[in-house]
Formats: sequence, C-alpha cells, structure tokens
Amino acid sequence: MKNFFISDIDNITPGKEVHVKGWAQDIRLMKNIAFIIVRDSTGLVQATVKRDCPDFHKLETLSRESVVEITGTVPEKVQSNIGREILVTSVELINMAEVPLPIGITDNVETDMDTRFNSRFLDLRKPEIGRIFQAKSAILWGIRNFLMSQGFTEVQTPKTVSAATEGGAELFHVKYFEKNIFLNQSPQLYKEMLVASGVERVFEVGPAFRAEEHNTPRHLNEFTSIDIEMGFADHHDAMHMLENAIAKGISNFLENVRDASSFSVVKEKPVTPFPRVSYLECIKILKGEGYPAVHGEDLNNEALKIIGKKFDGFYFITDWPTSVRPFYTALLDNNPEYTKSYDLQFREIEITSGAQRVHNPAELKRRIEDKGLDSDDFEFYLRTFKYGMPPHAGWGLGLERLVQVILGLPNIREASLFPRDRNRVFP
RNA sequence: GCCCCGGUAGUGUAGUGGCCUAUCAUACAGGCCUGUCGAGCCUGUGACUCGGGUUCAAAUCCCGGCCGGGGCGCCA
Repeated sequence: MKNFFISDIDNITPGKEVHVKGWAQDIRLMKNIAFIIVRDSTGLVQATVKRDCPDFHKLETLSRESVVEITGTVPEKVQSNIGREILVTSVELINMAEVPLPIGITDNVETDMDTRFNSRFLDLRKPEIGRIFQAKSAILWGIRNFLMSQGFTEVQTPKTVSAATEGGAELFHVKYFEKNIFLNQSPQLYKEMLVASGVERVFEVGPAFRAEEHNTPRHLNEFTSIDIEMGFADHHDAMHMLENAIAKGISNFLENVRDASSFSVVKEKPVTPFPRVSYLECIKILKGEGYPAVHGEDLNNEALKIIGKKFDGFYFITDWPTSVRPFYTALLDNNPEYTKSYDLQFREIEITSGAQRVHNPAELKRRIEDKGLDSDDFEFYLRTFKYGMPPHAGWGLGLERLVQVILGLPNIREASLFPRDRNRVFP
C-alpha cells in the first residue's frame, strides 16, 4: 500500500530519498534534461531527470496520465515554481495511458460538459473538479456529526415502493418480479413511521428519484436527500436544527479541505439564526417591487429572484399557504389557510423544504382526501398514527443543491459524480 | 409537458450558397532544444451528427431523426 503522498514531501529533509507514485500529468523532454509533473490525490511534484539518469530513455515512450513510480532525492533548493521537486534516480513505468486522451486534463482548452461526463473518470482527475467531492464529503460529514451530536439515529429506508408516496412528483416505474412498483421520491413517510416507532430523532442520507422531465441547471433525476424527522418538536425546532446543521457542514468543509475558501463562494461559517420571512411578507415585497404576485400561489423563479436579492445567503420562507404544501403539513393553529412550513433558500434556489407534520390520524386522512388522493393507498402509513404518534417535524435537504450554492457551481450536475438527468444514465 | 438555441479533427473553435483542396488553438507524431514551468521553434497527421429534400453548386438553405445546452412549469 502506498503510504507516502506527494504533500508529505513538504516535511522531508533535503537529501533524503523518497518514492513518489502517481500520474504523469505533464512531460517536458529536452535533450539533456526532462521534467515530469507527477500528480497524486494530495498535490503535484516536479520530477527532474538528467541525461545521466539510467532511466532517461524511458521518458521517450512515457505518455501523459500514465502511472509512474519515481525514486529520487529532495533538493536543497527547489527550482520548480510548483514548489516541490525531486531529483530523479530511477523511473518505473507502471501502467501506460493510451494516446490521445479523450479529454485534456491540463490542456488550455475548455471541454463541453457533455464530453466531460462521457469521460468522467478523467474529468475527475482535474484538481478543480475532484475537490468538489472533497467539499461534498466534508459538508456531509459536518452535518452528520452535528446530527449525531444532537441524538439523531441514522437509518436506511426502502427506495423501492409499491405506491406513490406524496402525490405530485412523477415517479419512475420499476418491474419488481410480477409487480409494477416505483422508485421512492423521498423517505418522508418512512421517517415519520420511525418516529412512531420510538426513534425520536431520525435521519437518513440517501438517493431520491424524481421522474420529472426538467432540463435545468438545478435539477437531477437522482439526487442525494438528507432527511430528518424529530418527535415532540415543531417547525421552529426543525428550522433551528437545519440552520445549525448547515453551519456545521460549512465550517467542517472550511476547516478541513485544503484551500477551501479559495474556490468556495461561501467563505465563512454563516451567521445563525438565518433570516426568516413569511410567505405573506414575500407577497408584500413583490407587490412593492411591482411584481404581479398572486396570493395563494407558489412563488415562481422570477419572484424568488426578487426575494433572494433582499437577503445575502441563506434565509427561510415560512408559513406557506395550505394549497401549495403536501397533505402531511400541519396547519397554523390560528389560521388553517397557512401551514407550519418553511423552505430554506439560497438566493432563488430552494435548498430545503420542511414543516411540522400532521399527527392526528383523522385530520391526516381528511387532508389526504382533500388533495384528491385515495386514503386506502396510505393505510400502511395512516395506521402508524393510530397507536401513539407524537407531534413531529422535519425536513429534506438536497445535498447536491447545497454543494452547488456553497461552491457557486453553475450547474448541479457538477455536484454529482455521475449525474442522472433527462437523457443521461451513463456512466 | 411546452418553448428557444446548438451539433465542424481526440478536445475546443472560425466559417450564413461557389473564393472550403475547411480557419485557428490545443492534443498527437517526428525534428531542434541551453532548468523547463501555459516552455519555445520547425514539419506533419487529423473533422463538416444522421437521413431525406431544394439547387448547376450545400458545412452553409428546408424537413425529419438522434444528441446536447438553456427557459418555463415542478421541485431538493
């Protein structure tokens, strides 16, 4: 196993011998001297090979992106402006890369997104692409650690389901032996059932599937949803949990990923609590700006852009009208036209949707039917409310969207290793 | 689901009916090379998405397919 990495060279005393294993990112071969820029997951080093090195002739056949092992010593004075150098005594060609490369790793030409995704394994070798996923990992671990510290239990629920769960979103149909079933759009009903099971604070990180034929920079047909549900809690509690989880995700990223603030648009831990603005206040803002907002309707993208300009970064829109929220959303105590619900926004992008939920089974059944759904289809869910269901609240957070807004990525596909969209199911 | 735009060497582009035997960059191959570092210089290889149609003539115009990017709707 390799246990010496290129960044470890920084701690080596000059004159000492090192073995470097990695990819030959660039090769500059001259008559009496050659330079190989070697890359591994921690950084770059220049391997300087002089004519008198017995392996000098091997470089004539070396192709870019081949895997090499290089032995040499660290010089007293580094002459490469990469900042790391080794003076080579031997070169092993471990596995040669074919030429030409399907896409350039360091070439001074842009590559279309589609072409990049067709050769995603090579695309990910670019440091500026690979670090997106270091950021994603660090953000997720920050959120996970926070939830664990708050007494949450991580669970896994089925992604194959027999009935449409929430209505609304289109689902993917799957053949399941002799049955026709669906891929789940969200773990919503399962996490509520687990609250009824006595798992008072529960979360899941897993895929969610939406068969919507959208083609936009902020939608994927398969995305990672971070979902929580808390028993004996209301929507305010859930919002507190959310803003703190996001703050922890961001601080974990900023503290643990090299040069994080140089490529992130969110450069410091956000201030909590995040601003809250109610749906009704949004309508007032829009009317004040001369935008024809219709009270009772969802806020469209153009409206959200106007609202987003009023806030710098993350903010909540609360108390949405009952007509635009799912059946399981609890109503405001003093006004059933509105709900105990909220979206977390970053400018016009919706990151999270959440609410306190209905916990009374009779009310829940009525709300299902009010939405024109058949309550018999939800019997597996409804019966969990009949034997002691506490008040509860939670949210679902789109991980790729969160990464997209934190890093300022122009397209959400950039935040998925192998994105799934309307046309792409490869690789 | 509706709408708009696009598809030229491995990669990215220029080219709006004849001057295209298709531009440039990058990559690749070969040559020169003095510690290079977006190395440089010279030579070379390499392309019009597919199928119909219009025309004396199509990369270029028209229709359709396939593929891609985006807007709306919907959502995370």
